[in-house]
Amino acid sequence: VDSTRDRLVDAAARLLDEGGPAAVTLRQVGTLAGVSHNAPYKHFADKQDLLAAVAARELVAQQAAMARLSRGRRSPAEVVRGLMHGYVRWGTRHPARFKLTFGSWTNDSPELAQAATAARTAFVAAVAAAQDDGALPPGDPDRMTALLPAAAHGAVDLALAGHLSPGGKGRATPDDLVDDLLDHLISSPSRRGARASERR
Amino acid sequence: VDSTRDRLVDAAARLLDEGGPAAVTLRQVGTLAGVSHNAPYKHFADKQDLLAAVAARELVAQQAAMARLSRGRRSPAEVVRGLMHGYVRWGTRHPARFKLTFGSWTNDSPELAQAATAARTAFVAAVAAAQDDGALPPGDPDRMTALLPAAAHGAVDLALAGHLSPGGKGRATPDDLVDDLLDHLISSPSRRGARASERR
DNA sequence: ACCTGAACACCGTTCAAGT
DNA sequence: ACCTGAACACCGTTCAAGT
Repeated sequence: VDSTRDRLVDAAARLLDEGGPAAVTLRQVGTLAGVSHNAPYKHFADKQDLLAAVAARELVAQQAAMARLSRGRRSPAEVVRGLMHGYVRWGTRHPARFKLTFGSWTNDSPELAQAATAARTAFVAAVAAAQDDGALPPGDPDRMTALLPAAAHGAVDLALAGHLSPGGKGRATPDDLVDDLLDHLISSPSRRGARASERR
Repeated sequence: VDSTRDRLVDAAARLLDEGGPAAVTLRQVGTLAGVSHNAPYKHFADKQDLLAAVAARELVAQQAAMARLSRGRRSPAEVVRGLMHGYVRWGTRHPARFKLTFGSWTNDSPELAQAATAARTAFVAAVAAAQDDGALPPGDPDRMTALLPAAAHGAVDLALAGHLSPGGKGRATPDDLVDDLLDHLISSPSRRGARASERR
């Protein structure tokens, strides 16, 4: 219905992908959307408000991808591992969107908060199922659901900054670290070794 | 010897702490350092070059703190835990410096690379010692030395962005996640429970 | 070698005005 | 209700010039 607004968000996302946050100038956004350089102010209070809309859209898309991935997998442990690798893949492929979406928002739009909660719910459910299955150690699922994404997030963020394996010798990728962590957490010895075949 | 350069870095660090990267304007930096608004260009090629100097200084200070902490502790496991909590404490208290230091550098100054390698060396040694001690599971120490900081980094970064415990219910702090991870990794049952007394 | 004042291009944001 | 052109304050960067 609000086509102009969508085109503005599209343009902002494209500029973000191409040149990072600094490249998202309202003048370029306006030009790409076919309006003047200050038309965005009729749809968004701020430049930050526009970026928050981009983040919210990305978060909704990611939640949909997670829900899609949660179906069609076999064991809960495979679902959790797939979600982790999906997060890594998304962050690695779209660094600018990744940093924006999970960076600090001074903006507290309800649209954003709702998308974040929805995306989180799918992950909590997968973790709880894996715990019930005995594939993950027991304990507060909220705690485990904080630890696992934190590790994946940190691995991606450090890798993007070039801080993961400095000498270029170890060459530990974020995917490697995710597998290492899950291997350490998955207690059942019979589960080990099935790692490679589960990856995508 | 180069007093003006030091004063410029000081000013940039102060502005960074107070208002984030956007508040670090060369005009303000110059004014705080007592020079004109374009004097920084005689000491740094770029604004990014100035920020890289701030990051390098922070990295050197953090490495010194790590070395200090590595002495005076008893067991290798306690050293590793202390280093992890030190990282969390530093990132939580100085968010802007944390994001700058471990963010992406387009700048590849040797000063920065050297500081990063030195800071990393202390951590690798502590992890290897803990593995020899049986307090951490065996394996490539470079791999473990990538996983542990990645988890700590991700926990801090998500917490700073408000993404760790959304409902405000779970209230998992980065320190909690670090303890959870180490508790899961430390295999020896006799080690569990000594956690609280080791913290700081 | 280090610093300065003036200037340029650019950006976020505002405002009066148009339809 | 949505859009535009002009304008303001600000910033990174450059340059000619000073000591």
